[in-house]
Amino acid sequence: MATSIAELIADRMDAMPARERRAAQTLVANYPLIGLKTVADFSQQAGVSSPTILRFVARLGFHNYAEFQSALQDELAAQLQSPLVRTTTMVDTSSETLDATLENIRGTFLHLSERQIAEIVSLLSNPRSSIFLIGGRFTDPIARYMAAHMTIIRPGVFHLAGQESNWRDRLIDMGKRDILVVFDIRRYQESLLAFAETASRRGIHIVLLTDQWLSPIARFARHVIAGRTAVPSAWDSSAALFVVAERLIGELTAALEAESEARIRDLEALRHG
Amino acid sequence: MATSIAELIADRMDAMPARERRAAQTLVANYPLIGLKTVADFSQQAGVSSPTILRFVARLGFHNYAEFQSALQDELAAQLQSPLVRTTTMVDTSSETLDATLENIRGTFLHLSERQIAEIVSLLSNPRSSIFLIGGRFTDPIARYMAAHMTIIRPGVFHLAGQESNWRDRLIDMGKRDILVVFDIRRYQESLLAFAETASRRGIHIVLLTDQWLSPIARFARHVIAGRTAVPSAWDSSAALFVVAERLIGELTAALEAESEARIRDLEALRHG
DNA sequence: TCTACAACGTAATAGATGATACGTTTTTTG
DNA sequence: CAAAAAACGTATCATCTATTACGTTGTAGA
Repeated sequence: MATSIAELIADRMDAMPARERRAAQTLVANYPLIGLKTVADFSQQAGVSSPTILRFVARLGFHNYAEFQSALQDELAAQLQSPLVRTTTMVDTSSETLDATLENIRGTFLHLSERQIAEIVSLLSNPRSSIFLIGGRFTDPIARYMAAHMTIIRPGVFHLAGQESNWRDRLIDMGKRDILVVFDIRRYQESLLAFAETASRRGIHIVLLTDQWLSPIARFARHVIAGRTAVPSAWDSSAALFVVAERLIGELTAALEAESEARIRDLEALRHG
Repeated sequence: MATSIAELIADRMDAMPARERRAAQTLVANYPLIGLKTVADFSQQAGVSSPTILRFVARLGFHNYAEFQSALQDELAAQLQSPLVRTTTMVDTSSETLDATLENIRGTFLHLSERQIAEIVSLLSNPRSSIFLIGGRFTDPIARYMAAHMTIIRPGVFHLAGQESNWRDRLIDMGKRDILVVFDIRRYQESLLAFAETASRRGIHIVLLTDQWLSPIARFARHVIAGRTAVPSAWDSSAALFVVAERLIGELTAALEAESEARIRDLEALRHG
């Protein structure tokens, strides 16, 4: 099966009538831009008539010329997506903060082993575990972000919001096989520490996402991921942790693909029903 | 002298009327393929009328739309000439997703003018404006993140949480000089659209952070920032928008440094007092 | 050589496209 | 605050586009 239109053409070129083959050769020679122009342009460039171009396109399996062009555009868009854009000369905008943020993300993943991610995902994908997420002043939104996605792909996901007393009350529902995902960066919050310690004593597995200086919660955590947060700005950057969260979400989604399929369908039905 | 159309746009974007700037924004966010489509497609994607697209093209110095498209094609042809061997046989999806995320962030800022950031920051730093933040299912955490920081450096920052009816009730407090910061990526939420439209009718300035396909809210927004969200994963990535939010927070903090100093001191006192 | 069929181009057409004129709204200026 | 200018969208039109029908030419097989 051909993955690109160019391959498709190469496959069928031999079985084509003479003039259509000429069209094919013209397209390959000026790939793919000539195909994005009008039929008249294409036909003139190839030295054939317009209907021949249309017959050629139809022979490739496209229902009409617009469909053919859309396919070319999609292919082109995919090509333009990646490293090529780097070469395009644009204004520098060499914001140091942005560079630092990108470097933080890259550095965070450099020191993050695949195995650790796999282990955490394995924990999170156990259907018998409930998952509780919580964060600090600035990181709680990331906990929410993670919870919003995880809620969709599996049951038993709870974001611990609101007042601290509410968290404590939820402890009653947590058991040994449950998991607490904590986000905590400096300045570390005492309330989170106390909560994590209590949870830990009840045998709850703690997954900690923190900064490179490690929250004191690391003491009680089964898994610790340290993201880089330092940027030349008044605030620390949580971007690296955010990307880590997205990564975990992605891996978990892949791991639960089979189980979550029906769930997602049901959710859609509920949403529109 | 600009060597590419992208540069040309970046140069003149600041001197453009609002709707034409939105056209520029859309083109730059989907560069360059959207410019190869029809005027109708382009205009619909940008949320403006066809004549606006044509005026935009004329302002760039082209005599007609065809000439503009030819220039884009030439540029694209030159880019495609470069010996880019793109054999996509990489199976390491994990690092691919990370690369895509980094590329998204970089690309987002590449097409984000300093001027636009400055204008938004200027809006957000007006002490007489109240600021309301809201987001969709997955982006609301970013709105919270932004609100958590902004609350510290200035008064009158409100995150609109909870049920939709609650948002509406808050409209009563919003006036012409107030600002609504909306996060909305696909699949765009109708509730957000309706809310933004109502707010817009009340004269509230809307700052929209969306994806490269532009939420329909762009229609009512005074400022639109389009972040790239596409990654090879089951979910879209909001990382670029998150970093944009951090950037806005940082710039706003710098802009309000003088005014916020006392406020921060007071907050610290309250916290420990 | 004759016949049947495929290949191909010409011409006609319905629909889409770029362009423009004009009225309304918004912004700027004095 | 009023007047002028700019911005913007709606409606319209001439043009261009893709598509189809059909007649002509080329070709393979008997």
